[in-house]
Amino acid sequence: MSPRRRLIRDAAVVLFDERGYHGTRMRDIGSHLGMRAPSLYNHVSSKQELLREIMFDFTSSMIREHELAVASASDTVERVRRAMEAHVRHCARYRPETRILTHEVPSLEEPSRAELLDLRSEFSHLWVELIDQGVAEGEFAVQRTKLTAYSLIHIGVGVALWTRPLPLSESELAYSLAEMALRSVGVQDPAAAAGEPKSADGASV
Amino acid sequence: MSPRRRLIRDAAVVLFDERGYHGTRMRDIGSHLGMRAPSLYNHVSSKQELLREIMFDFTSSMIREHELAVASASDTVERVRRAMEAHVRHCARYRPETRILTHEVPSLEEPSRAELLDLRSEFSHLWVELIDQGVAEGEFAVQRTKLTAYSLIHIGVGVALWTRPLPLSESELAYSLAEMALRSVGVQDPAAAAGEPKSADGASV
DNA sequence: CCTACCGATCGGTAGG
DNA sequence: CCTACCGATCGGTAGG
Repeated sequence: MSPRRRLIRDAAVVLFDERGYHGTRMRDIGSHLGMRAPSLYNHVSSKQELLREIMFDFTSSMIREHELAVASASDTVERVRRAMEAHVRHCARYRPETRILTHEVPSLEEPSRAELLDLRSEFSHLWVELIDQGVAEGEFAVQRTKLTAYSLIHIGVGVALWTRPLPLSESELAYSLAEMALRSVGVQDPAAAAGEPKSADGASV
Repeated sequence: MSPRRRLIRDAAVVLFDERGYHGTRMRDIGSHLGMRAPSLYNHVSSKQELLREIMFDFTSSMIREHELAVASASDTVERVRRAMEAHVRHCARYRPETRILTHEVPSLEEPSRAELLDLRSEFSHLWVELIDQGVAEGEFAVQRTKLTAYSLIHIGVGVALWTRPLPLSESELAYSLAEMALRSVGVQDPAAAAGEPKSADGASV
């Protein structure tokens, strides 16, 4: 992606978030960069394309980060902790993108909308599998895994939706909410369990 | 409100949810009722007014239901349980309105948008107070009450945001998520605690 | 509640 | 990257 194109996209992210997709005119994006609207078309093919790119890139990286987090641990409790931390960090760091993804799905035209929803449900599915595994292993006391997984996801998205961001760092949000997530699936003392391997071999130190 | 007006509003709720505010034309609302767009203006003054009314009415009733739920119990654990049940029921029952409230804030024009956000933060504030009280009483093990309150609210909103509703009744959602909420604030066995008064007088039966 | 229609907005193109 | 401009859409009004 050319540097120019990158700047246009960044301006679109800010403006789509602040004014909504339909409330943002190509003129606004242009004037943010000291250009006229028609000049933008040397770099992007349409306003829809900008929205599409922003939403797909964000959702893809969300999945990628989730997979990295899960792969970084073998214990399921620890996997959930890290997945939740990664999710919260991602939503906090990419606050405008998270808000666009939440607010502007109706503005995305078909067939892209259906494709995006498919991609998003891939992400949900990964979460459901993770919770299912913890239940199968007897680590979690959860009756409805799907309901639980979706709720955890929304806790993460929530951090980007408050009108004013809380005065907490990305890390504080991540640690607090991962702990909350573990408690909500029935892990009794998530703080104490942090980092402890729980193999049959208790004499690991 | 005249019956006609009520029908127009109901059609707007469905269409704003399905196609988004800007994706819905006055023509669409009209044809949903077998009328032409200009005839709608005998009943409503503008498309914005419809959106405004839908969003304010929904938020107001959310606050009202919360206050009723809290007033229905004196024990804080029980209050949180009932408040969460009420919130989840409300979001599940008024699914399209919940989705509109979540997606279309950018479509609401000033000064209404600022007023709506104020009303919505009144609701959040009630939740924060409730959690604060539980912490003060030593019932909840929560470090950041604001973060926790906001997260519980988003769990409730979440039930309306899944692409396809889960095959669970309003009551099943309410009971499961209220239990999840209590666990997440550190109540150890929320199911067992249900309905049990916890006065100093243990011989209540 | 209708038909006819206005006025403004705005994404995008032409042509340089 | 610009100016000039088109074409379509659509909320809302006039007048009956």
